[in-house]
Amino acid sequence: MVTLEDVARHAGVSLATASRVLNGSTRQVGASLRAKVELSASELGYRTNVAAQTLARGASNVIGLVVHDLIDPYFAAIADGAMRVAESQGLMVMMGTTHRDPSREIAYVSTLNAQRVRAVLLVGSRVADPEPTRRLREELDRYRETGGRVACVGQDLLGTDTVVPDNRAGAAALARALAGLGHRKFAVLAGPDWLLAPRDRVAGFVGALEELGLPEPLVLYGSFDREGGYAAATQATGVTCVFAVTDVMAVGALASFRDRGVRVPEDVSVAGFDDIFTLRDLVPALSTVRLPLPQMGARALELALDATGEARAETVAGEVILRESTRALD
Amino acid sequence: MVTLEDVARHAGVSLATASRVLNGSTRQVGASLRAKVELSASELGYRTNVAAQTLARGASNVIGLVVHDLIDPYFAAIADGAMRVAESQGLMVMMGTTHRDPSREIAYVSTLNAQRVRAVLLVGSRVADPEPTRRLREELDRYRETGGRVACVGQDLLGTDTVVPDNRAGAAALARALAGLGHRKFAVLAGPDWLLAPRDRVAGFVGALEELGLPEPLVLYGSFDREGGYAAATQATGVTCVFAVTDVMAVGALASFRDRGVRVPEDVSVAGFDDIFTLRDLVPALSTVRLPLPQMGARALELALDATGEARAETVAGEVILRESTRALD
DNA sequence: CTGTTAGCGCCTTCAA
DNA sequence: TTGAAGGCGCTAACAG
Repeated sequence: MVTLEDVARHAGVSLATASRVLNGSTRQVGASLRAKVELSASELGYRTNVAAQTLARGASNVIGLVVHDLIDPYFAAIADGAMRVAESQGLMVMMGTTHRDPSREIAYVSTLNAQRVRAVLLVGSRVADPEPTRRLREELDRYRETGGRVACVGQDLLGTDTVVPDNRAGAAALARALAGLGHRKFAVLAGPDWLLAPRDRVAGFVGALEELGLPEPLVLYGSFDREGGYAAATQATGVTCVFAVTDVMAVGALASFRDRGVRVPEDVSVAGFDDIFTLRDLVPALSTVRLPLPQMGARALELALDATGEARAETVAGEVILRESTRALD
Repeated sequence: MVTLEDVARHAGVSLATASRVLNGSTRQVGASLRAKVELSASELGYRTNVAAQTLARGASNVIGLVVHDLIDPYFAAIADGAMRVAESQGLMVMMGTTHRDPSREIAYVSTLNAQRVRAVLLVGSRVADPEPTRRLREELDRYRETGGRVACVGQDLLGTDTVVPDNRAGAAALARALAGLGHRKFAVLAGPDWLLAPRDRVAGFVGALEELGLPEPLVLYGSFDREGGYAAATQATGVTCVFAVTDVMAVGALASFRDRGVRVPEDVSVAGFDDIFTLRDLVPALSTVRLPLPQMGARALELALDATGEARAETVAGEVILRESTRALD
């Protein structure tokens, strides 16, 4: 293993000089020595030992990114946005997937703290249970006490910089749009009650219907994935319109209706939430509430990186997009 | 920042003892001292400094994962498989996305080498141009000289352990299956010619048709994404069946046909390759060649981790799956 | 079982 | 501009 010292010796300069030319110090080094060092480094095949550098500097060039599930296009899109920012800043990304287990999220924060990463990004809905949230917050506090920066995409519950999708308002706007199409009898395919994002979306949707003086929708619970949407949709009878709290669940609902010969939108309208990328290829195209996913990930990392004193929460509005899966009632 | 020394002092033991209890040594420590150390560590909020640990041990607990594009379900699925293995082994994952730029791939290997990661996984098609491949190989050699482990998912061109999807055979089998449906006039939506995976798939498909004594297909080139498939499909006229070299391109082709009022499979049959997860929700369901994506990622990491002397190449067969997007000709 | 003591490779004052 | 030297926090002999 070639070390800086080897390079310095080979080039006939001091360790300090070699360090200055190879590892971006602001200090100046004479042209001839600089050339010597660079030549030696390349001849010897020197590669910086980042661990040593991190130890000596007390700061790393890595950020941590924790998402629920990489396969889910929602998280992939957000992660992609964040990674582009990281790349542009010369930062490496350490990624963890929790598969929606809050304790894994806490464990990752602890590990990333041990890695002394520059910043941690937590992407995904918080949970309703205050206990894991409290423990996560403790872990984050410990990290921040020693200079760690944190940002979230989701609910603003951790005292960190947060990019907050406006789930309530988005769902409410969608409800009004669907009501505007003439729908009166709705079903809501809700995610698990212990996740906050689906809760907010349900609340926003139900609240808006109430304000409009429409009957309460049928609320059906299911897991927060395609299968959950599929299962819940089988019970969505006697309604003209179904709102699934995520596109992924809506996709499951579409499959369910398809398998049972229920036509969308002729027999029932369906809408989702998020506007994940893969949606454009569904038939019928799915109505949804569009969230600027990559930008949200990018913005969250920017917030984390540009440290200010107090935590900022930036709300992101969702835009209702009506496509073919919803139709106006006669 | 709390260090091991702080903990040791607080617990009234030596640095070595504290290290032994907190950072998984095989050495034994008496129960009472062990308890003291653990208590002190938790009271003080101690977090291992992984950089220091890595430096002292000369080995890290991180692996590198380099993919072309996270948004692409193909890579997301493979990455997911690899990450599950990493998690199960207590390894963190440092991830990089190249967006199909070979030079970025080389740069990532260099960076991951500097990070002294335990292993590097390179996922994605190699390129036809031997020059970047040679440079990448050089960079990999440098990494391996100092104990780095490497594995690839793709073509076996780098002298590493490799999980090789059998693109030729899979495409050939698909060609035979489609010919068995009565098709004679084919178009192939080929990816860019400089990527090897699409090349092999085209070659396998064309070769099989030739063996069957069928006319040469119309080969249309396009970019290796949805848009490429869309664009190429607009020129696929006068054929009864279209083979897109990836599902993602096939999805683009479906969109193209849909937009132009060409019915699938009534007017034209369409097939893809990979069997990405999102395929199940397309209408019509897409015929394809199934690859066990997550298992491929998982297996590649296993290969990299369990170091043997020589490089192994494991071929993965694709399974032809005929669904609704292809129909038998009368 | 426990403590002492060299490093691991690099950065960064401080002097020259 | 260049060099000398003391850490950064932890591990792993080695000694007791």
